[in-house]
Amino acid sequence: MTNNLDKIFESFDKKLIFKDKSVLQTNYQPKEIIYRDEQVNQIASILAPILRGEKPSNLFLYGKTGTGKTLSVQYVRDSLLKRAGKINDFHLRIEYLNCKLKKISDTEYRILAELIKKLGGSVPETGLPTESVYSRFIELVDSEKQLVILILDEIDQTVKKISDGFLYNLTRLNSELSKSQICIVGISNDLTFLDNLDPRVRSSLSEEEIIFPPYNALQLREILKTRAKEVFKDGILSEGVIEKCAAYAAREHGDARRALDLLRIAGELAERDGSKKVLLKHIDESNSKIERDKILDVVKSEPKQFQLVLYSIIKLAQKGKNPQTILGQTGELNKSDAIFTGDVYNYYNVLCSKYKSDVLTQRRVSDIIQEFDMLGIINVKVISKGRGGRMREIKLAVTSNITEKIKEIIENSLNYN
DNA sequence: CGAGATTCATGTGAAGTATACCTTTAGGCTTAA
DNA sequence: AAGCCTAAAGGTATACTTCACATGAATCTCGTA
Repeated sequence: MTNNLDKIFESFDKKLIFKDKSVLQTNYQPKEIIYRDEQVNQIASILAPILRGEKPSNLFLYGKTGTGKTLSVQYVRDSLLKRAGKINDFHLRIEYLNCKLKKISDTEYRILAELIKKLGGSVPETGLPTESVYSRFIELVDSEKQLVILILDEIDQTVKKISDGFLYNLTRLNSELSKSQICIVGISNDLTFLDNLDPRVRSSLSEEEIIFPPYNALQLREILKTRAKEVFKDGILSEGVIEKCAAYAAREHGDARRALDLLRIAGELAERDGSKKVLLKHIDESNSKIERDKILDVVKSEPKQFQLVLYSIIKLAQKGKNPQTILGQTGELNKSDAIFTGDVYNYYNVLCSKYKSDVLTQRRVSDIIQEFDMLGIINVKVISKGRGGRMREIKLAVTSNITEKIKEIIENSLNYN
């Protein structure tokens, strides 16, 4: 036993595969950003006035995930902060906030709370009127003479959940400030995001816009190569590994983060295998592992009622392929694979009594189903069956082996309670 | 046969409720002069 | 008398419920050819 463990640790000790894994981690800041010179320069020149103590234009960046938006902004941010010491009497703060993080993104209140926390203040989790959270925020910013740049990553997520009133408030925050000024840098993955915005918000939020085009396979390959040089020992990557990573990622609209994750996980898998090289098959495994982990994380952090609903959907989806009675509930079966809201709700009710859980109303379940759609775990289409009524047609949006994993997780967490 | 009315089962919006948590205020207790 | 702690009062956000109305195509109705 001990012997066995020793062997495992030993193989990790020797660093057979990795030289410096941190280079592939998502928060790693490379020394230079290739293929993004233009954008970086633009950002820098737009934000540069801040060094003279003037408020720069609000800035809006958009492009698909993993096109280097966050990276570029942070790069500029770092170099700005480095020079910040030379500004007289102005205190410069640049805060980065990713709005997508689950616990933050839900409400306007929580985002503000998070911003305040970043600025060194504190607010209770709940209980305060949103209005007074605003004033606290203003107070905090205005407490000393400073220029604040707020970088809001993935705001599209937020606006989808809340209204764009939040952004409107933010953009006109400056009028409330006497000593300080705020500049907003918005980052969005959704290219159509701006179109759906209130025109007033749009014009003030995106005084300047920069578009980040996706990387193509060639560029991805270069990026991977540069990083791989620092990460892996020589000769560890077998022929074509980089190319394959690049190809996978290029298929996913040129997502560089994806490509790097892919490579890192593949390396870890190889390490775990005790393999001396990273092989092509590791990339494949890596690809499905990433996919799986992403969804599983989401499911895991979902509250109980959500899990029950999802569980119902999964069960029903599987029944569809293999028709048996649905616990004698409806007595009738759907002949097709399609699942409808009513079916889910019925089955959900059964599950609730089985697990002695509270039963939510159909109204609420309807909303929950919609949220799962937004998360991309299921696909939903509202259809009308004429006289047969109107309902959502629900389909699972994940492959069956992930479905099994989800089922496992939910079963576990349900049995615990 | 076809236009318009009907119908079903749920979508969707608004308003209301329960819960958890926050601040403020007032009263009681302790402490120090 | 001043200071501190505690409990009650008053307020809000959030998750959920209730109520009421909106949807939209299959189906029905009925007038017309």
